Amino acid sequence: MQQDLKSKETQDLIINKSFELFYSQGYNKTSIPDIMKQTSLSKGAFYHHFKNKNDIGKKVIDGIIKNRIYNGFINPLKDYKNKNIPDLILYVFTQRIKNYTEKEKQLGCPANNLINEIGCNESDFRILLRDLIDSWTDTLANTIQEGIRKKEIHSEVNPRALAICLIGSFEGIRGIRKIYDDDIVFDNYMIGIKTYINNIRI
Amino acid sequence: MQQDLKSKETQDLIINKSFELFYSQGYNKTSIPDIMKQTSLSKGAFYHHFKNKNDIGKKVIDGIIKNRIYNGFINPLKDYKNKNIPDLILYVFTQRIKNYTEKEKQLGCPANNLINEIGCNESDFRILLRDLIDSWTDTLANTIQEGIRKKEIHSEVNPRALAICLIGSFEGIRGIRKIYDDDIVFDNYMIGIKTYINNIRI
DNA sequence: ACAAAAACATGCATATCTGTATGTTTTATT
DNA sequence: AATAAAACATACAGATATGCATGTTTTTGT
Repeated sequence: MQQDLKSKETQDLIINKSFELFYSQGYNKTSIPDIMKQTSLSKGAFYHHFKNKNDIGKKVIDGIIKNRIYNGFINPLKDYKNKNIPDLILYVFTQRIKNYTEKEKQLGCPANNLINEIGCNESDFRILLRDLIDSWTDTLANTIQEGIRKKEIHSEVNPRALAICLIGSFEGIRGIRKIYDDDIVFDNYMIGIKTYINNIRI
Repeated sequence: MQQDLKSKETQDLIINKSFELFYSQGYNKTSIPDIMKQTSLSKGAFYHHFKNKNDIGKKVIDGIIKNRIYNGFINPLKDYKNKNIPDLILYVFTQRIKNYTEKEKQLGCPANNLINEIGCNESDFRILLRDLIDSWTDTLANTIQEGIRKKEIHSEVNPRALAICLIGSFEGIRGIRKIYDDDIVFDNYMIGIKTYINNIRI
């Protein structure tokens, strides 16, 4: 029993350090020795707990990146009772940006980084990342649909179209921000989506 | 004189093959032997013409990626005389997508891929990519401003905000498309920005 | 307390990368 | 035609990667 705990602890350590390195320097740039230097464990420990780099990659997506998106973006959208939907959407997409640390501004979105670095090459990652974006799109479209039902959003709005546009613009902007040193891009983005949301609001 | 031509031809060959590999498998995944296998030249030839991988990276951005963005997105926006500006913008951002090859759909945008893979790490690339996005934003904002002047776009619209939102959403969507096998994401995106543009149109 | 298994370390075989040093061939100059 | 320089090839040194095989230590079940 205690062994299971120790094993899980070690695996979590390796997954966390892997995430940090994938996030800060990219997946392909990161080697297994790189990761294990951060854990102060040996390479033997890595290959005892994981099959190979692809394996740890999948576990980073499923164990960390997924949770970040759920906590930050998907779950808050599900909690729409007694709330004005356009306000909620605007809040979710802007409040997060306002609270990003300097590191998060520089490094962008971990999911989007992975999508763009290896989205088309690693089939396993594709599936996991696609499921994640699907869940996000479904939830957001559902919230928008609810806004239409409550007559807070114009009925001509296509929920899935709006959903993917919001997600796409958010991810795109987080990428573009990576090459700048100031927040002008974020500020202008927030002005832009405010205009968009206000224009579809009833 | 003939030597200069030969030299330029070889350099162009190396730059083109490098672009193909960076585009299809990523910058970090691509090695110099990888590139030279494609050219059927030796590694000696590479190091004769280029300093190192960073050097070829910069030349790929400046010699190929930049031109693609200019030809596809920046220059068409400059040609707005006798055109309805909202229509022109919509056209530029949707027509390209409709004409993408299967490969371009799978691999996304070369500039966005680079931004997300190494935008925050390679300082030289950052500057080049930032200049490119700056030019794009400036040109688009200018076109939008012209639309406001011609009373085709509501005067409350913030040109730079709209510009970065359009660019961001476009790049974000091209990234997201990479993890899908169909065009639903693109189709929904086109519906979404049409709604946006039509809502700011006079 | 002891055997078995899990957790982890070490070492090695193999491959590959970068970058340079040193060749050979082609082109340009006089 | 001969010399110099550029274009390109070959060879090598040093670093680093992956992944396995084989150790050692710790934990677990009996």
